[in-house]
Amino acid sequence: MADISTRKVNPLFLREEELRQGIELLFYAYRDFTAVADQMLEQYNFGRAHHRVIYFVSRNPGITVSDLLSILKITKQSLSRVLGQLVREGFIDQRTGLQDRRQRLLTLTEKGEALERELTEKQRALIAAAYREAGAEAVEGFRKVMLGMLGEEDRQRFGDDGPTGFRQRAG
Amino acid sequence: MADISTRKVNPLFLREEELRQGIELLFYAYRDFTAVADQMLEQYNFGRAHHRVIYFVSRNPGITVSDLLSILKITKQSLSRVLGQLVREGFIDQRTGLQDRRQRLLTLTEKGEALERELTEKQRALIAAAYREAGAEAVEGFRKVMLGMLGEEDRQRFGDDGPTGFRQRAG
DNA sequence: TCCGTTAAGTCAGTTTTATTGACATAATAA
DNA sequence: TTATTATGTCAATAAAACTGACTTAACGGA
Repeated sequence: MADISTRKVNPLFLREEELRQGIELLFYAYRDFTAVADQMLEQYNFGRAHHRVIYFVSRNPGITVSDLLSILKITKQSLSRVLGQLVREGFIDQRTGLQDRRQRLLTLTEKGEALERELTEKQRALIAAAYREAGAEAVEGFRKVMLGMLGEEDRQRFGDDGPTGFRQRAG
Repeated sequence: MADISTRKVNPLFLREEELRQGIELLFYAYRDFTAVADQMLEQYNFGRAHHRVIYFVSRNPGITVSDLLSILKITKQSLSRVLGQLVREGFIDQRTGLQDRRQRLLTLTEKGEALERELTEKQRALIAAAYREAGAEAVEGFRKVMLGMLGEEDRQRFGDDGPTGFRQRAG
């Protein structure tokens, strides 16, 4: 399985170069990818953190605060600042959980949905253009490689238990 | 070329889902990808910015400050803090340009090279594992899609004028 | 019912990483 | 000579995270 790295024939220069290109592709793509939404966020006086919260609440309606934290991997205090703003300004609703009333289930308001669409629009367009140019086969390869870089935990979210495996719907 | 978006047949649900998965793959992969180096950076009291500077100087020995700025897309003042530290602590050398003596050409010292290898090692391993799992064909697809997301400017760096198109070597 | 644990939130202080704006120096190039 | 460029610096500020300590309310098992 991993014998390649132990071959006598040596892990050639091209392989090293290939890997470095991979590193850089990831850097550049992510940089540009976030940049297209940043412009729009400024108009609302929001930052990337707000975008991520809006995005993942959109993807997982009814998600709990702790599940959101485990996606974002930031502290409760960091989330609090951002989430508090979004709730106060009417982009996100909090409902008390029915089974467990300690939980605050998060959903986007209509206003929040509208902002989410606006924010993700350019990112979708960027990816859509890249997918279209590259073709279906390349897209399959892209997904394979990207999935391979994720930990088991994250990889499961791309399985068959819903978009990210955190969705709750119920409330 | 772009007629797809204007089709009457409507841009189906699956397409939307596919794009959203792309967005998330990029988010998770980048998050994990940076995390593996962050651990090590802490030991040196450095942050991601230091890593990026070390990385791109390593890739482009003799790069000028302004070219480095145009890769990183941060302000001169932000770079200054990080670069100054790296120079003072002996990871990066500055030489005055020969043709243009206003320029400061940046190269890694041996100490800097060592740190670079150490830092990038885990990232390379992560990508290598993903490449190996996914197979050569998938890797080609990955590269196609990622390149498609870059602006023309960045895309050229992956052409045939050296690794990133900024390398200078001379000094 | 009592009690330890969990989910969520808050207060206070700090750190990292970036920003804008203004300005300085030296070298290049028209 | 003079405008421009490459680099660097001072000062103030902002964004987004952090640590640590603590509170409130609800759950759940003994």
